[in-house]
Amino acid sequence: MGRAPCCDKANVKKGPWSPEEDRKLKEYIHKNGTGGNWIALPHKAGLKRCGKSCRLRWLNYLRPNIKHGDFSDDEDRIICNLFASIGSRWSIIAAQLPGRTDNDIKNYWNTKLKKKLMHGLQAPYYTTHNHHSTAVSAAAAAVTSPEAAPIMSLQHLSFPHDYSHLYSGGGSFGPNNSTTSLLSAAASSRGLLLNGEQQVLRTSPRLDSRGGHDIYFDEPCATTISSSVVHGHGHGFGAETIIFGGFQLQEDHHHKAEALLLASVASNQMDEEYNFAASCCYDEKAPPLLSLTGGAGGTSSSFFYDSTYSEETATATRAGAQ
DNA sequence: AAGTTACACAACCGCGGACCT
DNA sequence: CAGGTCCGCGGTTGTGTAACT
Repeated sequence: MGRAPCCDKANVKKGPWSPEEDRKLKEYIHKNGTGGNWIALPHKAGLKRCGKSCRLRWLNYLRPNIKHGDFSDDEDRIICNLFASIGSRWSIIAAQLPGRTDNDIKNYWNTKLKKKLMHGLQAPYYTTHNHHSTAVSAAAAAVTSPEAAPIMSLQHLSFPHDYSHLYSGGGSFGPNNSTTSLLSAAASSRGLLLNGEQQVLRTSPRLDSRGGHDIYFDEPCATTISSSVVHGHGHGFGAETIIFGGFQLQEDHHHKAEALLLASVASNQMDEEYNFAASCCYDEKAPPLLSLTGGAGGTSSSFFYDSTYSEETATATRAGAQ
């Protein structure tokens, strides 16, 4: 029944690896590979280590082409965007960053990047007036203070299980099963996928069964929280930084409020193909929550819009939190 | 110079799903 | 199918070291 025990816990060494242990592990794996069995590996390699420990040491440190330290701005951006989309799923994030390990990214996020973002959020991260809300950077929102989170209801969208009901509608997942492709598939199944080859202006299916907003796409344009402005349309963008798009409530001819999805695009990506995926998260009891994920040239950004947000509710929530 | 604190990162722990018998 | 282990993941802890007092 079952398999042999993992290892003799009393007889395994713990703690930092010595250069000699590193050498043994490297040599063994170079000669024989892992053999698909980490439990047996340490004994065969002459190491008094648990198989788990060997696996971790190999994957996080000894494996070829591992990069350590000095994350680039691009890497920062990718980590932020993915964290915003899928939360702390480090292995998936690491899959998008060649040479980086999940452990490395996790440590980097916990020790540096999170603080960096928090620092950047000292200025208000949302603006609003009566019929106009801007989106926030979801990565930044995900690390804001607990009292801020309920204001934007972003916690409902920060983790993948909240999207689970969207995955069932069809569409095809991308080859790496990334969250972006999951979202794209979800959005596609609802006829919401927008890319540079399609008509820019589309009317989406009605997302709020209770007669709420209709949502439609228009030319990427307008507001940002990073003080940059997107101009142009189709394939032509000009922007110096990541543009944080969002949603605008607008009045149409029938005086019905509609949400206009604004676009985002990464810097220096002019004339490159871009694509976005949008999705709506809602249930019977709550107003719709909307998200946008997209980008160009392999980058992506994620944005969220909480239709319940207003200056009044925000003020009330802040007051309640104090 | 010694002690303390903060920080970075390596390593461990525990859990859940996959897999084996 | 049940009961057990294995594997991979994310959260947490431990350790070394730089910065500060």
